Amino acid sequence: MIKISKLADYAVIILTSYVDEQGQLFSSSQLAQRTKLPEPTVSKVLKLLSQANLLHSIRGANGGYKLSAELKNITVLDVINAIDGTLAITACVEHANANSEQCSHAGSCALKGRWNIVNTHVANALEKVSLQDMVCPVNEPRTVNG
Amino acid sequence: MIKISKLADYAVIILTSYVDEQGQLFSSSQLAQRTKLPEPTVSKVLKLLSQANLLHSIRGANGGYKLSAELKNITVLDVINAIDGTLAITACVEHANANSEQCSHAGSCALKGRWNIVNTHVANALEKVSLQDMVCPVNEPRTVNG
DNA sequence: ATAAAGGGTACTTATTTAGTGCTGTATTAA
DNA sequence: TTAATACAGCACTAAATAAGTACCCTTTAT
Ligand code: FES
Ligand code: FES
Repeated sequence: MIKISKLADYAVIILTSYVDEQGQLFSSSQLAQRTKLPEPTVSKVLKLLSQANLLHSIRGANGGYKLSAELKNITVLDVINAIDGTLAITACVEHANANSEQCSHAGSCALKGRWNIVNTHVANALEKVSLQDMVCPVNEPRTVNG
Repeated sequence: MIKISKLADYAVIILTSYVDEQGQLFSSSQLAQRTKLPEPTVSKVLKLLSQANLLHSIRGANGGYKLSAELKNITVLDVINAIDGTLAITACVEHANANSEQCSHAGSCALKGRWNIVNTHVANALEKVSLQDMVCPVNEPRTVNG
């Protein structure tokens, strides 16, 4: 099944929780409370987001995390790249990126690296949606009963 | 990690192996040989493809599978749907499709079903690529050393 | 100095996916 | 009408991956 990892899902929830207080600083425990997600997991996600420079971290007492950019300038692809590493839809694409040994299906395969086409299409699709787009406008009917 | 399942990958390889003999009938063991994939796995994939009507199966001695449509009319999305079921990029989308209980993040989440947007974008992307597109043109330089 | 907060890494557990095996049914041909 | 071939369906096992947890280190404000 083609699925976005739970951690990436959490990451989107965490980042979008900044929506009305962009630029503000929150500690990992504050973010856990605000999103109602378990603190250790939130902490793990925050570390990854900070490594990818989607969040800027401030250490020490009264430290925390703040957005490095506005939500409208962060794409879903950015988040996935931050959490899961570079998008590689199949093992074949992964090999191509890593420039490592040949694809396991080798000579017998009619595709010969053509998965890259699909990978690019998916990446473009994920790049089209910003986190701001992901936030539900206040008065819009919800598509799910969450 | 967002990744296409191995079985779906196999399915694409199997289906594209028909490229120069579309309309022809092959048994599961023939297809296994042609693609150099393990027979039990090929057999499993073929059953799924046949259930999804991408292949038409003929039982009994001299039976086998043949394409239900031309490769140019089968999309990567069709294959993924056949193997993995309807595309649902996150648990949230899955709930929405199943019309089941609410998303686990419930009230605290700013998204409220907005993953559907991303799901649709990805589905569109996968629908743009046909299996014919996936086949490497004979004289085109390969992008991978497979 | 001490407490608060992030950084990094490694380990364990849970979940998912892939792979295998078995039994049944349809079809052909001797 | 029997034997052989080939697909159908289900259920089980094993392997791979992802998620969650724990621990210890570094930074900074008071
Ligand atoms: S899948 Fe990699 S070359 Fe065929
Ligand atoms: S992720 Fe489903 S409503 Fe928030």
